[in-house]
Amino acid sequence: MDATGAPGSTLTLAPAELPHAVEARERAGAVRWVWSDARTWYPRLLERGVRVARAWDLRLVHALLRDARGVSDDAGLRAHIEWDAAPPEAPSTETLFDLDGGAGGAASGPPEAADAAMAEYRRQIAALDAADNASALRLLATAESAGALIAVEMQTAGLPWSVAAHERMLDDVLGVRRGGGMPERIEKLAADVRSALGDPGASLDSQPRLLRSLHRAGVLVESTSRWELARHEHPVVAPLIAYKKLMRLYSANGWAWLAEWVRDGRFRPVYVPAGVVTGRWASSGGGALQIPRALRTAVRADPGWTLVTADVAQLEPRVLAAMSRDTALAEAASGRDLYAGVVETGAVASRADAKLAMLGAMYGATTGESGRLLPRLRRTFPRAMALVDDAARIGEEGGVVSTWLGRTSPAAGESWRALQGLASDAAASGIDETRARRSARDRGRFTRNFVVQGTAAEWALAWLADLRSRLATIEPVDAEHAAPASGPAFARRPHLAFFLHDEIVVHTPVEHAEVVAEAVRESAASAGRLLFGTFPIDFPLDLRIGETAEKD
DNA sequence: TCTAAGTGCGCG
DNA sequence: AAAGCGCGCACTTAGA
Repeated sequence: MDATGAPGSTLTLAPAELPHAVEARERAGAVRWVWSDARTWYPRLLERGVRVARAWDLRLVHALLRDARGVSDDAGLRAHIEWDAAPPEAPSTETLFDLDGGAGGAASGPPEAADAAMAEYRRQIAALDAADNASALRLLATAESAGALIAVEMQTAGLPWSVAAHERMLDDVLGVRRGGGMPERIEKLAADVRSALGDPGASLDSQPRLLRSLHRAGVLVESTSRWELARHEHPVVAPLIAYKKLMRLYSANGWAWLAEWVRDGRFRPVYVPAGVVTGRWASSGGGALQIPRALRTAVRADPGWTLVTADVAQLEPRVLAAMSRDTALAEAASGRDLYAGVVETGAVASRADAKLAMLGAMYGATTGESGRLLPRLRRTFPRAMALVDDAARIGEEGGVVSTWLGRTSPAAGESWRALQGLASDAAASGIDETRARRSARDRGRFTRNFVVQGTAAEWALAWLADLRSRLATIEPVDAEHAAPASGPAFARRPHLAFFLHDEIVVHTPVEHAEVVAEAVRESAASAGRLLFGTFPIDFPLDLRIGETAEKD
C-alpha cells in the first residue's frame, strides 16, 4: 500500500499520449499514480476508457496533513500554500515518472510543475513517516485518494435517470404547464392562498411581503416557515404549506433542473470529496446531496441492468460506540436496530426517545426533551458519552479535536479568540460575557459533532474504497449488454453510481446483482475491521435490489 | 447592475 | 423560530 519512492526515469508526453501510456503501466502491474488531484487528470483518462487502480491525491493529502495534530512540519509542508489553491488549468504537456523500483508512477504537467509535485510528494511522505499516528493517517490519505477517484468515476458514469419518469411525477404532483405560466396545481394553490388571505394581489414569493399579508389576515407568525405556520389554525395555512412544498419541487427539481442536469439518461453531479470540514463529501451543482426522496422514482436502471441500493443503519452512534470502546453501546447496537437495543437497556422508554436522546448526545442538545434524556444515556453509556462530552469541552476551551484516523478540526479563529479574550477581561460587560459564552458553546457543539461525523465519513470512505476494488474483479458483460451512457470505462461492469454520506447505489448488469450485493455487505464488514480491528461492532445494511433506487 | 446577506427547505 | 451538527440551492432584499 505504501507509495514511497523517488523519481527515476521520466517521460515527457503530449496530452493525447497520456491515456495509452497510463494504461500500459496499469496493465504491467500495481501502480499508484501520484498527481496533483484526480479532477485535473482522471476525467480525460476515463473518457478514453482508462481506469486507474490507485492514486495519491496531493491536494487532498496536503489539506489533511496541514491541519493534522501529531504532524510536525520539519519538511515545510505548511509553507507551500500553493497546494491549498484551486487546481490550475489542464497543462499542455505531461510527464510520467517512474517511482522507485517501478512501484508507482506519477503524472504531472510541464517539467517545472512535475518537479513541484514530486517535491510536495516527498514532503508529505516525510511528514507521514514522522507523524505520531502515522499508520492511521496513512490509511486516511490512501482512502481520501481512493475517494477522489470514485468521485470522478461516479460523475463520469452518472446516475441512471429516467426523464420520462421524472416528468410523469412532475405532471402528477404539480399539474401540467399551460402556456408560459406555472403548472396548474401551483396556480390553483396560489389562488386559494390569496383568497384565504382576502388579498388578491398578495405576493407569495417574497418573505417580507408574505409575512405582512399574513399579519393583515390575523396570522401572527414571526416567520413564514412551515413548522411555525403549522401551529396556527387558519384557512390559509393548509394551502400555503402545500403551495410552498410544490413551489420548492418546481424551482429546485422541476423541468429546468431536468434540462440542465440530465443528459443521455444520466444525472452527473459534481462531487467534492472532503468538501465539508468534517471530511464528508460536498457537491457542487445539481444539488446532488439534496435530491428529494420523492424523486428517487426517476432513478431507473438501464435495460438489462439493475440497481443495488444500500444504506447503513445508525452509522454515527455505531461509530461512536467503536471509537469510545463503549461495549454497552456496542452491545445495544448488535443486530439491526440500535435504538431498539438502547430501549432494551432500560435507559429510555421508547424507540423515539432513544433516537432523540442519541441525536442530542451527538449534536449537543441542552434543553427540551432531548436534553432531559441525556443524563439517563450518560449513566448507561458512560464511555461513549465521555468521548463526545470531552470533545465539546475541548472545543469550548478553544482546542482542536481529531477523528479516529486523525483528521483534525480547524483551529479557533482570530475573532473567536478575541471575543473570548474580551469577555475574560475584568472590565468585560455582561453583554460581552454572554456573547462569548454563547460562541464557546457553539464551538463546543461543533467539535462534539466533528469527531463523530468525521469518523463516520472515514468509515464510509473505507466502505466505498473496498467496494470499488471488489467490483473491479467482476467479469465484464458482453458488449451487446453494455450500458453505453456510462462511458467506456464502466459500460460493461458494475459500478458505483451514487453516494450520500451513508448510502450507496451500484448500477450493475442484472446477472451480477447478487454478487454485487454480497460485495456491498462484505465491504461494509471490511471497513469496520479496517478502522476498529476486532472491536465487536456491527454495521448492518438496508440493502435492496431493484429497477429503481426507492427506499421503503 | 452587481454582490452579500437573509430566509427557507431539501439531504444526511 | 428549532431545544441540537454538517451541507447546497433558489429566491429575495439591501447596499454599494
